[in-house]
Amino acid sequence: MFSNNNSVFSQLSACLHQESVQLTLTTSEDLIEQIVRIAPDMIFVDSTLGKIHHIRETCLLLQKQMNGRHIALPPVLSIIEGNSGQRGEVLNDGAIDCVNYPFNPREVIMRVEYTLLIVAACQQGIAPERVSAPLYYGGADRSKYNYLASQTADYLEKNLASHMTLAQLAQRVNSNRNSLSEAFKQAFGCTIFQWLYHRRMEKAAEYLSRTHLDVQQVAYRVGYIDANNFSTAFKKNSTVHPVYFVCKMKNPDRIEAVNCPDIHKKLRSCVAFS
DNA sequence: CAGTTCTTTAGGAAAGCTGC
DNA sequence: GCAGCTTTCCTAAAGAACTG
Repeated sequence: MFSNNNSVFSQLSACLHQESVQLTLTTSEDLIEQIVRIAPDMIFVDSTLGKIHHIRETCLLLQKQMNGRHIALPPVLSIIEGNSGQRGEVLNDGAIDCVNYPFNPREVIMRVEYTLLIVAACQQGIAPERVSAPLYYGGADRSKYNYLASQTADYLEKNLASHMTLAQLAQRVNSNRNSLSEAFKQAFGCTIFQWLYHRRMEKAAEYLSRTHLDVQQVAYRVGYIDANNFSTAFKKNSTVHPVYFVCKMKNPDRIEAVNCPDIHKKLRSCVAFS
């Protein structure tokens, strides 16, 4: 299933190696080995060689192999050419997400982590909505608009919890409200606040699954003043409430069904055991 | 009964869209 | 790049459900 294009994987490994991330990689073999170890069902497909149809075949095969297990998405992360327009195609074929080539280290980290998170959620029986990670500037086209958008994304990435209006944000990157909004949409295919919302939800899911922070603390860390609103936003994104998500991630045997009628009772008994 | 967490709703602020 | 209208989303508050 994996590409034999070692130069691509070596560069990907190098990107992962550049940042402090749980995956420590030196070669393409390491990359594959470690991803397989962490998420054994995850498939890494290189689509830069034009063999996109492999993803569809991979997904069909995986669905057969799942046989009886509830899994919403075949855990496939695809590598695509930055400006090739393959994104929609590979996502429609069943890939969870894709990494743009040439690689942007931050994008690679973000997308691998996001894919692993989705895999973990699926393995715990939580079936998130089919929402890909926010589009991320791949670094291939340094046009004025893309530069402005990537500069803004970098700033937002470092300040997920900050509260800024579009006008303030535009001022910070030496632009204006309309130009920035337009540039961001052209570069990422979504509005600034849609992008920000998805990044916040991904970060929140990460905090909830990897730390012992409570809902309020997580809400605050990803930029929500009110935990109630955070809970609403989280449910909109992942179909389950934060407490249920934590419960399901940490105590998968405690709850049988996602949409059980007496959810509160089950939730509390579950949390009490965690 | 107090405390916690989630749900629902209304109002207002801010962002998005569109035409110029 | 600006202005005006439309849409979206956040906040705050009240209440429900549940636990200890």
